[in-house]
Amino acid sequence: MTEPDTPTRILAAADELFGEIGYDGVSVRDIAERAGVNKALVFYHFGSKDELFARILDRYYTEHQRALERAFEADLPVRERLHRVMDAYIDYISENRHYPRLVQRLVAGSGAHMAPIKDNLGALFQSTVEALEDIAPTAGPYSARHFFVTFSGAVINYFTYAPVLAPVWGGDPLSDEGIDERRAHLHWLVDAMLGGMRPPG
Amino acid sequence: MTEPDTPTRILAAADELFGEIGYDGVSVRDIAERAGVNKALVFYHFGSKDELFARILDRYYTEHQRALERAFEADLPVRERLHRVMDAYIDYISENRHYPRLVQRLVAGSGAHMAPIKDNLGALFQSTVEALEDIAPTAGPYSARHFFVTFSGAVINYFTYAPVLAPVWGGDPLSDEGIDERRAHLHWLVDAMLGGMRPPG
Amino acid sequence: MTEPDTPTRILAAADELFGEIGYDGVSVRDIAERAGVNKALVFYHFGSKDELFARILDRYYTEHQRALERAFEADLPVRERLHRVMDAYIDYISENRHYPRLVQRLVAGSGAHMAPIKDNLGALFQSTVEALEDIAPTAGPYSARHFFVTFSGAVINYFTYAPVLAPVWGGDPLSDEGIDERRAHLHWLVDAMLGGMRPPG
Amino acid sequence: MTEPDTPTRILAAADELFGEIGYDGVSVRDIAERAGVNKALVFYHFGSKDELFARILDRYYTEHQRALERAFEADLPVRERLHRVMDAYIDYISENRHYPRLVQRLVAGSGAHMAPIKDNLGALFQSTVEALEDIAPTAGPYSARHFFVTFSGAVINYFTYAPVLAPVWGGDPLSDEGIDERRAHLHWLVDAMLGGMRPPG
DNA sequence: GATGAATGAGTATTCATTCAT
DNA sequence: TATGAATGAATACTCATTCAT
Repeated sequence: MTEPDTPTRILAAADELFGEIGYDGVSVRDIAERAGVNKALVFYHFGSKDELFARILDRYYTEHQRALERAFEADLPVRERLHRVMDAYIDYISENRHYPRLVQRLVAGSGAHMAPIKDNLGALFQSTVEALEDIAPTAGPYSARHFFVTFSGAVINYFTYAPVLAPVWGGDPLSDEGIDERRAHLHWLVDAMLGGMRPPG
Repeated sequence: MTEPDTPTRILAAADELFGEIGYDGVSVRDIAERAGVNKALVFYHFGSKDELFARILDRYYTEHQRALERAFEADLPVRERLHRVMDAYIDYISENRHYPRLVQRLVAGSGAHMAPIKDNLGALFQSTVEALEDIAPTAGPYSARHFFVTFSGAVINYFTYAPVLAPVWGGDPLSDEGIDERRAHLHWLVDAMLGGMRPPG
Repeated sequence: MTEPDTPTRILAAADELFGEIGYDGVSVRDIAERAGVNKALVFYHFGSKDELFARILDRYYTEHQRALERAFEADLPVRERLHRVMDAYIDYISENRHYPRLVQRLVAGSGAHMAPIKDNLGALFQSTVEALEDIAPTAGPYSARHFFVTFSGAVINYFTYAPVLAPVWGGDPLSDEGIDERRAHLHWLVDAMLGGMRPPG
Repeated sequence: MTEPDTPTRILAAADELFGEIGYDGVSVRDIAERAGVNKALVFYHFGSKDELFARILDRYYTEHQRALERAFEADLPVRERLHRVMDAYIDYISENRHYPRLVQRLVAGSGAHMAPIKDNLGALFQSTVEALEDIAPTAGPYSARHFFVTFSGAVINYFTYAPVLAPVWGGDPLSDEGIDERRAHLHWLVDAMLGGMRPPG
C-alpha cells in the first residue's frame, strides 16, 4: 500500500505514454509530469530518454520470451504445444496492452530501436519453426515461416486494431468476452493451419 | 523525362519519410531537404505539416478503397470474389510499400489522425462482412468479423514485419518470388477460412 | 460605380489594417488579401511595406495640415480663429477615424516613422503658438505650448479612448450626438484656456 | 548591489522593449538579449511572450490604481481631492515612463490585450465620475465624463508627445523643471474645469 | 536522491521581398 | 500589370540534456 519509488513511477508513466503515443511524440517533460517527479530525475535514474525506452522494451521482451518459452518447453505433442503457446501469447498481450502497440509501431518505424526487436522476434520465429520442423516444410506457401507470420499477426493485430474497429465491431472487442471469442477463433486457426500443413519431403 | 514539379517532389519526399519514420519523427526540414526545395515551399504548397500528411493519407485511402471496390464488385461466386479481393489487396500493398507502415503506425498510435483511418478500415470491414453474410454468422469465433481481422493482418503484417524478419527468413521476403509465395499462402488461408465457416442459423 | 483600381484598393486595405492593428501586426499578405489583389502587386505599386505605410501617413499629414491651415488663415480675431481651428480638427478626425489611432501609436512607438510625425506635429505646434503669441507667454504654465498639448490631447484622445470607454460611457461616444457633445465641451475648453491665459509681459 | 536574478532581468528588459517599441515589434530574442539570458529562459520563467506582457501590464495597472486610490480616499473637499489625484497621476507616470506609452499603444491598437485595459480605465473613470457627482452633471458637455477624458489626456499625452515635441519645445519637456511647469498647468486645468462645472439639476 | 535553473539545437510556421512568366 | 512560385531570415516555442545546490 506504500507509494511506489521514483524509478518505478517513471517506468510506469513512460510505459503508458510510449505505449499510447510513441517514442517521438512523447517528451521527457510529459513523462516526468505524469509520474509526478522532477524532470531531472528521469535522467538521474535512466541516463537518457533512449535508455528509458530501451529499459521498457527490454522488460517486455524478456517477459514475453519467458512466457512463450515456458509454453514451448512442455513435453507435449506438437498440436497441444502450439495451443499452449497460443494461449500464452494471448494471455501475455491481453495483460500488457501497451506492448503490442509498442511492437507494432517499432516494426513499422525507422531503424532506431530495431536491433532488440529483431533479436526478440527472431528468437520467437526460430522457436516456432523448430517446433514445426517435423510437420511443416521449411519453404513454400505451407512452410512454418508463413504460418508464423499469419499466426502472430492474427494475435497482435486483434489487439492493435481493436480501438479502431470498436465502433463497427458490435460490442467491446477488448472485453473479457470479446477476448474469449477471439481466443476460440485463434485456436481454430491453429488447427486449420495444422490441417493445411504438409509434412516436408 | 522532365523534372517533376515542386508539389510532386514534396509529396514524394514526404511519402518516403512519413512511410519510413512516421509523422512525429520527421521534420518539415527533412522533407524539404529530401525534396530539394526550400522549406517555406512546403507551407506555400500544402499549408502545414498536418495537411501534407493528410494529403498523403487521403490518396492512399482513396486508391486502396477503389482497388478493393473494383474487386468486390465483380459478379462472381463468393469464393472467387474473395480470392480476387485478396489479390487486389496484395497487389495494392506490394505496389505501395509505405502504405502498410503508415497504417500500422497510425493504428498503433495516438488519436491524431484516427478519424480517416476509422472511416477507411470501417468501410473495408463492412464490405467484407456483407460479402460473407450468407456463409458466416455475424457473431462468435467463426463470424465474418474475426475472419476480417485475421485476413487483413495476414496480408499487412507480412509487409510490415518483412524488414525485421529478413535476417532469419531465408531469402528476401519482399522479392517477387517471396511475395508470390506469400500470395499462395494467403489464398490457402482464404480457402481454409471458407472451410471453417459455418452458415448462420 | 466602377471598381477602384489596384493601387487604390491596396491603399484602402492598408489604411484599414494599419489603422486598426498597427504596422508591426499587419503583414503584406493581410493587406493583399483584404484588397483582393495579388501580394506581389503591393510591391509592384508601392515598393515596400514601409513605403506603403509612408504613403498613407503622408496623405493624412497633408490633408490634416491643409484643413487646419485653411482654418488658421481666416482673417478673424484670435478667439474666433481658434474655434474654427478646433472645429476643423474635430471634423477632420471624425471623418478619418484611423488617423488618430495611427498617430497615437506612432507617437507612443519606436523611432521608425518618427521623422514625418515630428515635421507634422511641429508645424501644427508652431502655427498654434504663433496664433497665440499676442495673448499667451512663450514659457511657463500658461504658455501657448502647454495649451497646445492639452488642446490636441483633448481632441485626439476622445477618439482613441472611445472604444475602450464605450462600455462605461453611457451611449455611443462616436455617434453624431456623442461627437456633438464633445464638440461643445471642446469649445468650452478653448474659452476656458483663453480666459486662463495671461498676456506676455 | 548584487546582480538581479533572471526573472527580474527579463521583466526589466521586457518592460523597456515593450515600452519603447510595442508588443508586435519586439521579439523574445530581443528581450533575452537585452536581459543577457538564454532565450529559452524567458519561456521557462514566464510561459509565453503573451504572459510576460500580461505580467508587466498587471503590475502597472495594480500600482497605478493603488496610487490613485490612495489619493482619492483622503477625507478632503472635492477640490483638494482632485488636486491630490492629479499629483498622484503625474507622479506615477513620471516615475514610470514606459507606462503611458504602453497604455497609449494598447488603446490605439487591436483587441488583443484590451480586456485588462478596459477594466483599468473603467475603474478610474468611475472613481472620477463618482468623486464629481455632487458638482457635475452626468451627461452633456460639462459632465464628469468629458472632464475625465480631457483630464487624463492632458496628463498622459504630455508624456507621450514629449519626445516628438522636444525639438520645437524649447528645453527638455521631461526634465524636472519641465514636469513641474506641466504640473502647474494641470492644476490650473483642474481649477478651470471646476469653475466650468455646473451642479446637476 | 531531488530540485530549479540553465543551455543550444531543434520545432512548425510566417515574414518581406524577388523573380520569371 | 498581374501572377504563382521561390527564398532566407525571422517568428514563438519545445527539446533532451546538464549542473549547481
